Amino acid sequence: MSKIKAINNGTKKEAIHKKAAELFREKGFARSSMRMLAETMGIEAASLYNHIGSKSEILESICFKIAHQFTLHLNEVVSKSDSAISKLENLIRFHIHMMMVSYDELYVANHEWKQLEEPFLGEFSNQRKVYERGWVEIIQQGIKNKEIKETHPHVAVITLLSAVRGLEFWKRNQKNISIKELELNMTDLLLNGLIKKTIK
Amino acid sequence: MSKIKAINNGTKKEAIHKKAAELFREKGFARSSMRMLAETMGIEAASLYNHIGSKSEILESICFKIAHQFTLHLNEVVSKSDSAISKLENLIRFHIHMMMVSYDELYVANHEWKQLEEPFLGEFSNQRKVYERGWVEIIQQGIKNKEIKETHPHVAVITLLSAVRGLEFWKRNQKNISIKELELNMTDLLLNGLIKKTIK
DNA sequence: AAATAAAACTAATAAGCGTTAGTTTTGTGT
DNA sequence: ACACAAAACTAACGCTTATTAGTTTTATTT
Repeated sequence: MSKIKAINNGTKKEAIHKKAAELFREKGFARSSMRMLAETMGIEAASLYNHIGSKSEILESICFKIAHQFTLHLNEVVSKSDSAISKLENLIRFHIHMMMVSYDELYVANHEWKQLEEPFLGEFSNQRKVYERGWVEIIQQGIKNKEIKETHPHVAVITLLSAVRGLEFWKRNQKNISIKELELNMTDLLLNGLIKKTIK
Repeated sequence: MSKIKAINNGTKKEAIHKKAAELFREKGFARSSMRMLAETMGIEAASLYNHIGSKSEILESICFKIAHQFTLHLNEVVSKSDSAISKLENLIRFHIHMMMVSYDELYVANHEWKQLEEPFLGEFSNQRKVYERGWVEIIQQGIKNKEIKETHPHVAVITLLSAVRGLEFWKRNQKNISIKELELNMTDLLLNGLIKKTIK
């Protein structure tokens, strides 16, 4: 029956993608072989091809699934009528959230997207640029509204995006710090800075 | 004569390392072949081995040369009797400086160090941890001195270090912004935050 | 001009890669 | 019990990889 087939294919394929994300994060895409991946699934390498198309197809799926989620969330945030600062806070919190629930996939998308082949490389790179531009526009809006200090929007965006990418290390080292604490510390640090303000 | 030989070997070896850093940054270590590297040098792949020991030896040299420079500078900063804030500023500026003068090598060290083999992988990872601990201690000192707000030192360090790593993008995109401007924007952003303070 | 050593070359090796073809096992619906 | 299809298997393919061995060219010193 075709229905059952579809369901089985789907779940098995997803299981492979999940394991692949783990493997790619650990070893890197280029150093992960289909034989390694097969071993973690308990089957032979050739058997993988009953479920997936190719090695690069897996990377494509991982990268674009992540990109899609961030793009969706950005559009949602942009369409709201919040202040620029609360929009940024919303975005930062979403990055933290994603790092919690899709660590492997997000890590792989961040580190291995350069190994995509055309036309996927160009498409992904473009989506990234569009995403960054969304952040830039929010900051520009915030500067206009006098919420945000006069600063170079691009530098600010790069700084913020890079900072949230650093959450990888937190996950890696498994520090004894809760998510709530992490969110509070990081957003405060980025929005208010490190220096202690003397109360006037 | 042995003297001339040493000099020639040295410079040629360095030239190979330089080209390798460029190639590894562009393509990634795993996707860079010795044949590609040889082609950029205008010789055959096998001829490289008259000057270098192995492919991984090149990666090791690049990574540890960078790590050594950061470690040296940290020790220098720590031994000074400046305030915690100016120590941090000093460190941040050094990262910016390094990104300018050793872009390829720094990029490779940041992105490809995981492809080192033991025992180099462990050694590098350890040096990284020691470096991070240095930052943490400065921040702890700053909190004690009431220079820095009460915050989780590890989160702060991760945020700062990740942010300066984001300078890669600046170099990559070659935005029309000067180094001076960049340094000012970024240090201000990290130390004072994004939010405009109302003057009381 | 002869000697010497550095550095290039050609050719080959063994290992690992992603992937395909063809075949057999496994499990479910009739 | 039979049929059918999903999903495993074995075996092999062509290709690329880093690296080595052995040889020849190039350039410098005596």
